Amino acid sequence: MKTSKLTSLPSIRRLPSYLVLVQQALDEGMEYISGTVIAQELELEPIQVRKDLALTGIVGKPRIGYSVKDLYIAINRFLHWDTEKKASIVGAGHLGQALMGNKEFLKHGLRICAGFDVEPSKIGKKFHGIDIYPLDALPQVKRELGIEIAILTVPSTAAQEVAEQIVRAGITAIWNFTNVKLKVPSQVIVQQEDLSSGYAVLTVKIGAFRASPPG
Amino acid sequence: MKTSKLTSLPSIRRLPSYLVLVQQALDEGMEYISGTVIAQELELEPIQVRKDLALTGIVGKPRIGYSVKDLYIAINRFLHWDTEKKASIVGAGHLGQALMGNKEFLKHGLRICAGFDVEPSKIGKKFHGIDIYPLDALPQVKRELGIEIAILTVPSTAAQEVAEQIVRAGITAIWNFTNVKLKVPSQVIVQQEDLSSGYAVLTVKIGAFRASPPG
DNA sequence: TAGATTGTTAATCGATTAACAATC
DNA sequence: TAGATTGTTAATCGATTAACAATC
Repeated sequence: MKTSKLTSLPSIRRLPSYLVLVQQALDEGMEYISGTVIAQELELEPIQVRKDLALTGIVGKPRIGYSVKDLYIAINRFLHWDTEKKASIVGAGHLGQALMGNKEFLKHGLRICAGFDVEPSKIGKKFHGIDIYPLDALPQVKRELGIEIAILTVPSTAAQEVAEQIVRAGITAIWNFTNVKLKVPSQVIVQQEDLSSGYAVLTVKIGAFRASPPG
Repeated sequence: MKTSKLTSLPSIRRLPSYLVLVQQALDEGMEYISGTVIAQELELEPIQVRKDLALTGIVGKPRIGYSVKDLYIAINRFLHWDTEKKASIVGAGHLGQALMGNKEFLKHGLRICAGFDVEPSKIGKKFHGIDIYPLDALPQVKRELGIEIAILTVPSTAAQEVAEQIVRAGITAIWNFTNVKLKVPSQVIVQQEDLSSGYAVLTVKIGAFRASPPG
C-alpha cells in the first residue's frame, strides 16, 4: 500500500498562521471567530480560509463563525501538534543553538531533548539546558530518550554523511536546514527548510518592484 | 500601474536548489550539465527543470545540456544574487545572531552590515564582527550604510511595532522571521519566513506515515 | 425577521506534465 | 549517422475562486 495522499500542502502551510490568530483570540477571551475576519487579518480570501479550516474537521455556525476553543483544538489535532514529539539537534553550531533556544517549538509539541556535535569542545556542554553529545552516541541516546525527529543543522559539506548516521540510528524523520538534497531510504521523511528559497522570492520581488514600482 | 506579474513562485523557490548543484558542477570543473541530470539529483521531473531554467533566459544545447558557467551566471542574475544588497538584523537574539554568522548569505549578495536591539547589554557589542546599535539609531544607520533590507528577528510580541519603525526609517523590504502577519504600507515588500509552516508539513507527513506506512 | 456566514458544488486559473519536432 | 536532450505547444491536474443554497 502506498502512503495515502496528503491533503493540499499549501493548505497545511497556511494552518499555522491561522493558529496564531486563534491563539490571540483565545487569549482575548473571544468565543467565536469568523473565517471572514481571519481572511481580513491575513489578507486571504474568505473562501480559502473556510476551505482550509474544513480540512481540520471543524464545523462553524452560520452567521457566527467558529468556536475559538474548538478551532484551536481542531487545528492542533490536525497538525498533530497536540502530542509531544522528541527531537534532537544534529549540529550544535549557531543555527542549532538558536533552535535549541526556541521556546515556540514546545507549543507545537516539539521537545528538543538532545544536541549532537563532533566538536570536542562542545561535547558535555549545555545550550539552553540541552546536553550536547558526541555524534557517535546518536544510536544510544536515540534509544534511551526515544528521539524520533532529527533537526539537521550541520554544515552542507557534512550533511549527506551525517544524514546517513541519522538513518542508521533508526530515526525516520529529518527536518533538514542544510541546502543539500539528502539521499535517504524512501521510508525516511525529509522536510527541507531552505532559507535561500524564501530569500530568492524576496530578491526577485525587490527586482520586480524596482523595474516597475506600483502607483 | 500595478506591479508587473511575477513569474511562478514555485519555480523561483526551486532555483536556489539548482544553483547548489551547478556550483558543485562548477567546482568539479564540469563544462556542461543536462536538465535530466539535475532532475535526477533533485528527484524532479526533467521537464520541470527545463521549464524553470528557461525562466532565467539560459539556452541549452540539445544532446549536451547547459553550460555550467553560463547557467550559474543566468540563475544568479535572474535572482538578482549577482548584486550586493545591504541588510540589517533587527533583533539580535539567538536567531538574529545565528543569521549574522551565516556565511552563505554573502554568496547570494546579502551583506548584513548592522544589527539592532533594545537590550542595553547588547548595544556596542559585536556578533560575528557585526556592530549592534540601539533600535532608535535605525534611521541614521540606514542612511549612513545604505541599508535596504531589514531581517526581522524580534519576539512576536514586538514584531508589528518594530516593523513600523523599520518602515518609518525608509526601509522597503522586510524578511520576516516572526510568525506575525505584518501590517505595512503596500509598497513595502514583506517575505514571510515561517519555520512553523515547514514544521506543519513535517508533522502531518509523520502522522500520515504512521497511519499507513509504505511497503 | 433580515442578513451575515457557513459549507457545498461548479468554474476558473495556474502550475505541472506529456508529446514531439528540432538539433547537435 | 543515431540518439539524447532541448524547447515549444498542448493536455492534465490540482488549487483557488465563484456562486449560491442552507442556516442560525
